[in-house]
Amino acid sequence: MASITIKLPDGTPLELEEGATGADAAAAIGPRLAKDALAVRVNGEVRDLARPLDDGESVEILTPGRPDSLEVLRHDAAHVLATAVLDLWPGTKVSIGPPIADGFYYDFEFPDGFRPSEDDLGQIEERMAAHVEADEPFERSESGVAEAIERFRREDQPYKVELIEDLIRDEGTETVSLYRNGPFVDLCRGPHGPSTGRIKAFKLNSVAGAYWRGDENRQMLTRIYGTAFFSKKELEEHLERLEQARARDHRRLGPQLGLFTLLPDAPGMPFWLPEGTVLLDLVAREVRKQLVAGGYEEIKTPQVLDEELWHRSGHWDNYAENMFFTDVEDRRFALKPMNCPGACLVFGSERHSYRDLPLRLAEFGLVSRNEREGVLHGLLRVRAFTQDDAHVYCTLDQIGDEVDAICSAIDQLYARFGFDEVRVELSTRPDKSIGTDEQWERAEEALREALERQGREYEVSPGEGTFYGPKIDFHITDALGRSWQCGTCQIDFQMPERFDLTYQGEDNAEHRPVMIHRALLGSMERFVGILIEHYAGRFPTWLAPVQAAILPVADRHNDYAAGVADRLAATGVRCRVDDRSESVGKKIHDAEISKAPYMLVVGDREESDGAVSVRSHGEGDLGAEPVDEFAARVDREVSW
RNA sequence: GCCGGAGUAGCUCAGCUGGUAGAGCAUUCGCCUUGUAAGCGAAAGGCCCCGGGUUCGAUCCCCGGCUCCGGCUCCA
Repeated sequence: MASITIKLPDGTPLELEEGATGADAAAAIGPRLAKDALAVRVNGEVRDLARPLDDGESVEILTPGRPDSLEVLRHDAAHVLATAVLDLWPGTKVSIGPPIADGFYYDFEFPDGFRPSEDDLGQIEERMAAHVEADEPFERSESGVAEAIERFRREDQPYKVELIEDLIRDEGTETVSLYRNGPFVDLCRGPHGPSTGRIKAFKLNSVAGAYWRGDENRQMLTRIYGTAFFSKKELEEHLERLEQARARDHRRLGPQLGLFTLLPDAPGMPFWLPEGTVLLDLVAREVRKQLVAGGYEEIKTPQVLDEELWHRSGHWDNYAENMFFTDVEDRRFALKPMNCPGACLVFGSERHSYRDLPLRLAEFGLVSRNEREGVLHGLLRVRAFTQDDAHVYCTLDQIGDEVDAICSAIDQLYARFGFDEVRVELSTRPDKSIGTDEQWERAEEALREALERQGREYEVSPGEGTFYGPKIDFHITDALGRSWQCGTCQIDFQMPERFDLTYQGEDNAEHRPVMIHRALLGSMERFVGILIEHYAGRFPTWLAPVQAAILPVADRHNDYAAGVADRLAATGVRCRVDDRSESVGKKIHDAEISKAPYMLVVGDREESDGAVSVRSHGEGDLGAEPVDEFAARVDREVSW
């Protein structure tokens, strides 16, 4: 009998009979593995257990907990979802159902214009549970494309037909794979687990509209989102995480902590409350430290500029639909959606020498963009926000040093806010672009060299640059592991051209400067939104709008409390006295909820000792200490 | 913009497919003068999102609008 030899992940060879499958391999290794096995990775590609292995292949048995096994399980769950939906609403047209980051979805077109709501998820889950209970095997088969099209035509599944037709056209596909589980047969690349019984824990989360192929001109389908895990425990932990994320939601915490509020009177434009304004200012101060260190000068340019300017800058052609316009007497103006044209006007308003370069103009510029209403989201997607923007005018040769400086400013600034994990992405020339090949090459090279010089890891996104130049984007990862794009650094040859910006060179001739657009945090308001969620509203002492809540035990201690507040304020501690006629317990309760880092209880004992009793948010009672000592404690914690 | 859901006191929400409304917190006013996570009592607070329609009668049902929430290329 012929045999084959495969290689296991630890390098050991395993001899199997010819035609042996992944399942056979698992069984040959051990019964426990055979039972746990879900799929198999062959030379890096995940496959069904039932497919035969070939001689010499590297084989890894995928079990729960291994990378990619969860994707297989969730893909299985998506099929079971479709099975359940077809049970309940025969005639439903199915489209696609992939696994995604936190679960899976499946997009359907329900018959007769019916659209299920979230109330219907329960009965779908029940049907799914029945199929899981029945432990139906996933069976793979192959079919010629003509036959497959015929099949899905017969079943009145036009989306599947379209998918196959596209595969034929785009990839020259001749055979497609089909997967059966119970009564349901789906066009599917796979892979799948052995049977539906493996889906031990699943839940349907929500229903939403989604366009067929993401194209808003095409049919709107109904998407059902769900998630699945190998165990009930993992599912519960996942739901717990979602709950935590909800509790951290800046849209909930913002108004609750008195930071900002969102009102229907100005959709997408937050109102900043006193403590939120303090927070914004503290963030701006950190940015300004970087401006000073980096040799930037700060400017302010107008909010509203003549429409003509936007024609000149190219925004009117490329950005008009996102701009707000306003008529004043006979002139048409636009609210600025970006700060760069203003900065260019400043640069162009006087003659410059090569000795001035690099000229670094920073602006905390409030920009207004008419975002489509449906995409507005708290502070994260708004219609008006402040960019910590800057434009550096320099020579081609100076780009490298400037980029280096910008990168290190970003590192320092992010570290200050507790974001140590920074992901860097280099985006190169898109198909549609302006400028010469040489300019692009030099700019991309300058960015690449700067990143290499710093020994940074970075991803390249080919063709994702702006139309005027390549860029580097900086992404941070928050406490819940979510990624946010914040900083950006873009090389621009075009704007100086359009605004005819020049400097006088050493050779006495006029030269064109290069312009670098750069933002460290991006949107100040959005960054504060990210901070709120990152810290769950429990800001570190240096960033807390109120660092110490002073809590008099009884009304007779209010004067002493006010005195303490004055002394602390004089040393720079931000504090607030709670002089209501409430019990200490109540005041502590409220202060804890406001998440102030320190509470200072003052009563008879403290008054006679010139002290405060310190309670820390989180740590509890720390005992009494003199007022100056507490001020020193805060100072120690805040200084850097 | 599109699909689904929601809109009731300042906030969080109850309110039987029809008879013009309730709780907790917050607010104000009393009382209490408090020692490390909610003291007691009272009052005040409502165009039940807006506009139409159905009805003897609409917070509730129907239509339109506004605002908010979840989504809308992670592609067999």
